[in-house]
Amino acid sequence: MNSHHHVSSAVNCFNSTLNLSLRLSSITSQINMVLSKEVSPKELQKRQSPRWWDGTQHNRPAVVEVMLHNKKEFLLQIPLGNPLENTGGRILQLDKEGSVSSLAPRKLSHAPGSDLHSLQSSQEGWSPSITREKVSEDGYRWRKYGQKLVKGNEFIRSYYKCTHPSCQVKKQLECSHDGKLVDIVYIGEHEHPKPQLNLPQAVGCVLSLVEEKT
DNA sequence: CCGCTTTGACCGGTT
DNA sequence: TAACCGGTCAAAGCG
Repeated sequence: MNSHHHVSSAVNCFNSTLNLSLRLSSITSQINMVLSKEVSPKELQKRQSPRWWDGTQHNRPAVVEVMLHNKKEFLLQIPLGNPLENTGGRILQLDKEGSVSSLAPRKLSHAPGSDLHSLQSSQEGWSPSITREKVSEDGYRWRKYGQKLVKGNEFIRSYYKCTHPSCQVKKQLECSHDGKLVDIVYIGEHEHPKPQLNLPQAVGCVLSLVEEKT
C-alpha cells in the first residue's frame, strides 16, 4: 500500500512534469519520461514512432538513473528538436516477466464491470490492471475511441480519451498479444480532480516501476 | 435505454 | 501530386 502510494505519487508527479514539459517544450530543452527499466536507445527507437526522433546520433535519448521515492528509476531525456509537441510523452512499460499486465486479448477485451474489481484485486503485489475499466490505474475515467495496428509495431495501439467533460486528455496504450501492457502515452494534462472513488489507491501500472529496490 | 467497445472509413500531415 | 500512415470519427453492436 505504501509502495502503491509512492508509485501513485510518482506517477502524478511525472505526469505533471511531462505534460508541463510538453507545454513548455518550446522553451525547455528536454523532456523527461519515466521508464520502468532501462532500455537501450535502440530499443526505444524501435518502439517509438520515427517521428519522435530519427535515430541519428544527435537525437538519441539519454537514459538517466535517478532515485524517486526511494526507488530506483530511469529517466529518459529526449532532446527537443524532435516533434514531440503533438505526441506527448511515452512511458514505456517493458515488463520483464509479465509483472504488468492484464489487458485481455482483443476479443475478450470487453471486461465489463471490471471497473473497481480489477483495481481492488490489484492489491496482490500489484497487478496493474490496465484494462478497460472506466476508472483506470491513474484514477481517471477513459473511453476508448479507436485502436490501430501501427505500421512496424508488433502490438495494437488503443486510443483513449478522458471522459471528464471538456477534458481533452488522451492516452494511448499498447498491449502484447497475451495482454501484457507494453507501452503508454499520455497526451495533455487533467485540469480537474480525479473522479471520486474510494479506491485505496487507484494505482496501476502506469509505471511498472516497481522494482522495489530496497 | 444508456454507455461503452468495435471497427472500417475518413482526415490531415508527411514523405 | 499521390501514396502512405497515424489518429480520429461514428455507426453498429453489445451488455
